[in-house]
Amino acid sequence: MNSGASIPQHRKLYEILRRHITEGIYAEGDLLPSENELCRLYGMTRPTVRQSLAGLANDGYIRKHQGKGSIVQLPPRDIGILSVSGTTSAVGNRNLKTRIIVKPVLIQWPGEFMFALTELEKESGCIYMERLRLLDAAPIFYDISYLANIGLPRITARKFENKSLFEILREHYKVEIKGGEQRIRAISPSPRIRKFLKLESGQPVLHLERRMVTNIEGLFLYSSIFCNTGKYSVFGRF
Amino acid sequence: MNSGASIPQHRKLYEILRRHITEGIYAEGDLLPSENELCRLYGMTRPTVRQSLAGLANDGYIRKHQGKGSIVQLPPRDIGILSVSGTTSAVGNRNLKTRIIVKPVLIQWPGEFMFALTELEKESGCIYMERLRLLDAAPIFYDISYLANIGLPRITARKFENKSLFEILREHYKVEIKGGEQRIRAISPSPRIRKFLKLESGQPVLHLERRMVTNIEGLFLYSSIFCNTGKYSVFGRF
DNA sequence: AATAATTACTTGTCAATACAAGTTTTTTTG
DNA sequence: CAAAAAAACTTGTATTGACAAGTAATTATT
Repeated sequence: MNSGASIPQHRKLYEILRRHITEGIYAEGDLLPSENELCRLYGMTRPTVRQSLAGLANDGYIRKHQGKGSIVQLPPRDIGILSVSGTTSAVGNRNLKTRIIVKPVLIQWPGEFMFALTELEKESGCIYMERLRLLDAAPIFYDISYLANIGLPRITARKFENKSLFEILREHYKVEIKGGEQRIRAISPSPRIRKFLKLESGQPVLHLERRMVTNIEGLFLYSSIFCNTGKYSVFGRF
Repeated sequence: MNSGASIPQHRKLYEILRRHITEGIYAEGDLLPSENELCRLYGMTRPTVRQSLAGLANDGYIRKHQGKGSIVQLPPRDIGILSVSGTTSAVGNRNLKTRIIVKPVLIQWPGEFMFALTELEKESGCIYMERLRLLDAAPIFYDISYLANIGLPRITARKFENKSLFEILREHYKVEIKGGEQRIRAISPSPRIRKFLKLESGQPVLHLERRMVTNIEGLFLYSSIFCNTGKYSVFGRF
C-alpha cells in the first residue's frame, strides 16, 4: 500500500527531515521531534522512523542521545566533502553559484587519465563537464568532472545551473558518494585557469585530483579542481 | 537474558564477523552466510542480524545486494592521514627522514592561534617543535607542531630523530589519533620556508593547518605544514 | 539442446509489541 | 526550602510475523 511511488517510507522521511535541517527549519543544536512523535506525525511505526534517523545519524545530520533525543548537527561538508571555510566566518550555501562552462557531453575518456580506469568504464564512455563555482560573485573553483556513463539515462539533458552535480545524482539516480581519494598540490595556474579564476599573476592555485566511490557498483566520479585559496581555504575532515 | 556482559547482541555479531573478515577467514569477494543462516548460527532474529550487517556495510566491510547476499570487501582504511604519492610510484617509509629544526619546548600558546583553544589547553601551556621531513634527501615537508601539555610528562626530553611524533605519542603515552579537520591552501612561501624547502622563486607551496582529535579527552594535536608539491603530491582518503 | 517459466532463496520493507536503559521533570519527603 | 524518590519522558534492544522485490537455480517447454 504505497502512496504514490515505490520509494520506501523510511527514505521519504529521511529526505523530509534532511531537507528541514539543510533549509534551517531545525537549527543546529535543536532537538528533533521524538521518535514516537514522528510516528504519529507521519503515520509510521517506530522501526521505520528509526531507520530514517539511523540514516541521518550516519550521514552526520543528527546525533542521537539515549534518553534525550536526536540533536541536529549541520554537517560541514556542504558541497559533498569539499567545503569552503572563510578566514572569518563559515559560508552557507546561499552565496554559492555555479556557472556551466562546458555542458555535460558524452566523450571518449582522455588518454593518460589521472586515475586508472576499469574496462567497464572505458567501454561506457565518459560524461564530461566544466563548471565555474562562485562565492559571493567571486570565482573560487574551476571544476572539471568526469563520470562513467553507467546507469545515468538522459543526464546530459539535465539542467545543472545552481545545482550541484551531487544533488542531481542523488535525487534523480540515487547515487550517493561513499568516500574517495585525492591528490593535492599547489601549482602555478595555466593562463586559461588564471583567466577563469581572475587571478593576479604569480598567485598560486590549489589543484585537487579526486576519485569518488559511489554506492553504485562500478560507478566512480572523478574531478580535477582548481581552487583560488586567496580568500578562502578548503576545509576537510578525516 | 544477556550471556555474560551488557554488550548488545548485534554488536557482538558485528565484532565476530568483522574479525573474521580482517583475519581472512572470509576473503574479499566471498559471500557471507545469509541472514537466515546467521540467525540460526548465532541464535538471533533477523532484525538483530540485519543491524549487525548494516554496521558492517556502513563501515565498508561488506556490500549488500538484494537477492544475492552480503559480499565481503576489504576496506582500504589508510590511517596514514598524510601520505605522499609520487607521480610514478608510491613511496615507502624507508626513504623518509626527519630533521629537528626546533626541539620540543614548552612555551605559551601564540596569540591568534589558527584554531580555537579550550580553557584547559590555554592553561596547560604549549609544547612546540619544528621539523623538516625529507624524502630521498629532498626536503618535502616543513612541519610546525603544537600540543597541549596535558598528561605528557617529560616529553620535551625525548629524542624525536627519525621517529614520527605520532609514534612517540602512541608508544609512550598511549595517545591515538582518532581523526581531525584541516584547512588547505596554496600559498607563496615566506623566505624562511623557501630556504628550508629549497624552492625556486615563484614556486608555490601547499599549506595545511590541521587539528587532530585523540583518544585522550581534551588533548588535541595541531600542526601547520608547508609542503613542496613539485615532485610529489599529498594523498588522502575521505 | 536452447529457451521460457517456475521455484527457491536472497535481501528489503513494514507492522505491532515488549522491555531495558538513560534523561528530564515532577512529586514526595525530610 | 532542599534533597531524595517517583514518574514521565526519551532512545536502545529484541522478538515475531508478514509480504515485496531481486537473484539464481531448477524444471518444464519448445
